[in-house]
Amino acid sequence: MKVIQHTASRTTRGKNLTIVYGIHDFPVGNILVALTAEGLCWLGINCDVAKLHENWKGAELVEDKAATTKAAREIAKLWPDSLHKLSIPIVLYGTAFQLKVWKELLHIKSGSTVTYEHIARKIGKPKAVRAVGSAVGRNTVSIVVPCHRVVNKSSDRINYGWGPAIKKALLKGEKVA
DNA sequence: ATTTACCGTGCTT
DNA sequence: AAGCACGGTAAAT
Repeated sequence: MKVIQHTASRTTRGKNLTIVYGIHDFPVGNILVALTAEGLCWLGINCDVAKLHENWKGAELVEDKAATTKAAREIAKLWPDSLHKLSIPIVLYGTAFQLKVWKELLHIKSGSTVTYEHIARKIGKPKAVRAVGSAVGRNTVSIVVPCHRVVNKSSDRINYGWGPAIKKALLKGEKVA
């Protein structure tokens, strides 16, 4: 899977960018798939356009379901085990820290989970656990960048941007207890 | 059981 | 420019 990276903050990303999007079926709910000219830049679960707009301020949003169908179908077909084979590049816009965290997520194998602490250590900032939590939560390409595979060390709490139920459903689909 | 300290980011003062 | 709340965690009260 090809990964294209851009350094940007949440407030600057989307400038001079045209994004086409469409909403499609997926096993755990609807997904909103959004593409730039470069590739897949956003994947939201049960997500509406307002949310997309919030995260891509300044971008021109164009609904075009036909344009996103191919991507959506491929994602549904490859999930849960083979998303790394995705033929469409994923496009990440984030701060240097966020990009590090998100790339680290891509190394987690389907069916396994890691803790926030583990990621923090991997990127060389063992004390930035909490910051890692923020970064994981701001991932723009859920499912493909597997933010749902990051769990609390003492799994008594489950947090997830798209709702705890979705996180559980995703992990269940990937055969995690 | 509660508090405290640490990290980076975006929102509110 | 400064303060604050987070998708965390361990250690000291």
